[in-house]
Amino acid sequence: MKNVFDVLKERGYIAQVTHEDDLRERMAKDPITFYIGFDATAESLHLGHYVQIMVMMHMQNAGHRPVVLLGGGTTMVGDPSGKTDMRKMLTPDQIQHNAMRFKEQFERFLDFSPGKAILVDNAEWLLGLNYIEFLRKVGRHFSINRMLSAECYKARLEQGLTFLEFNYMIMQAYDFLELYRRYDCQMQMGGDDQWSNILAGYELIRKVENGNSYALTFQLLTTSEGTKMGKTESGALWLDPDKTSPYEFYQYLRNVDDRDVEKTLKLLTFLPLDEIDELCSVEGVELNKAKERLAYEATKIVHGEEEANKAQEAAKKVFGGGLAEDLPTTEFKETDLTKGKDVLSLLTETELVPSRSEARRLVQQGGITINDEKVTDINYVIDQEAFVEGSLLIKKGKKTYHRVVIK
RNA sequence: GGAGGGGUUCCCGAGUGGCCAAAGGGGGCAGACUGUAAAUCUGUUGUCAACGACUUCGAAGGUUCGAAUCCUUCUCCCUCCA
Repeated sequence: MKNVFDVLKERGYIAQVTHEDDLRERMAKDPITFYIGFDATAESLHLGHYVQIMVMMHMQNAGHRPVVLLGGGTTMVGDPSGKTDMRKMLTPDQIQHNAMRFKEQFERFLDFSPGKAILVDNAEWLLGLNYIEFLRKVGRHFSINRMLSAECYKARLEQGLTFLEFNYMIMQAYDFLELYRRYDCQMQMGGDDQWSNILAGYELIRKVENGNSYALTFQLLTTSEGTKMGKTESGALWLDPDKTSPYEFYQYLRNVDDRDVEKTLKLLTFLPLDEIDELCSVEGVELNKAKERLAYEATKIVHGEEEANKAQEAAKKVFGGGLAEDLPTTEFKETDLTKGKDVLSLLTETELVPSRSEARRLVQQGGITINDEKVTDINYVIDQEAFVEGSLLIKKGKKTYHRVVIK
């Protein structure tokens, strides 16, 4: 079997590693316990987390043991890396709630049966720390001078960094130490923006336990434009189907930039490299096949085969000119329509647009099509007759479809 | 604690009494082109009962016919000093 380290490398996951050759050998020899931390800053995991989950799946499949560390404690502090401002402080309740949701999501991707993977929350050891004791035992190993030179604090030294956030690195380092002690966890992985935080833990383990460990970071999932991939109008591309529907998820990946297809296929799917090569060896229109495959495979991993099939069929029908079954749908009561309904209300009530002004602009600019007819009159009124077999199809722009049915 | 500088719309950033719902850029949305891509061009980007009205320039008060702009207090951030 191929060394999973090589797999990760070939697929382009790896950004930085502490001692590459050493780690590579170590991974070939015995199962290793490793961890990735996830701060519970939102209700759901998103596309960026998905890359990390992919790595954990690769690792687990190769027999290694992932530790998913929920940041119930670290989220109380807030990671300043890559932020220009301090984040809003979340309440302990919110954090707990988010952590629970994360937990549910992880269970879909990893096998948490005994010995296979572990899920812990660092609130367990961080919340009860005694300040003075902690400073004496752990704090003395950190050099402020050193910390200030860390990349993750650079931006914040211009904009302002609170002592609260400054401690984040120490918390994360302590996590690694704790997991090293508890579970013999010898490696920490994370996004490349976490490099300095991870190294802090690596050094702490060496200083306190005289122990050896490894650090490995992943390429951040960026678009060819250099921005973070996974941003949508409504925020992030969530893995929770209630926040981002499987169809939206599918569509997002279906529409990636040509230049990002290959990279994304490697990172977000399990397709073998030779197959990816083949899919991407074409140019122009042909590349659409690769995009379809990308969207399908990733949706399948995240939402399951059934949802992936549905999303794919819906997309094919819609873009093939037909009608799809599985579109976002709003139900109206018959009585809602007795007096008819103007377009603007229709658009806001289906939540296709956030305000009537926005709706007005859209209509005036020719961005709205109802049942294949472009609507440009803002006073246009729909009544029951507009419904074909109790159903109405609204198209916003080129790609957004919404169905309205009478209940 | 002292001195100075700053907080403008989704973001960056102009604006220092009326011509300001606020330049410019980015981003977003829509149109043309296209391959559900990119690039390019065009329009648009606070809200509403819409040639008008209402709300917005850190917060609250005040001056004024009129305030993003002036005054007072508060608050947050930055720089230097302690």
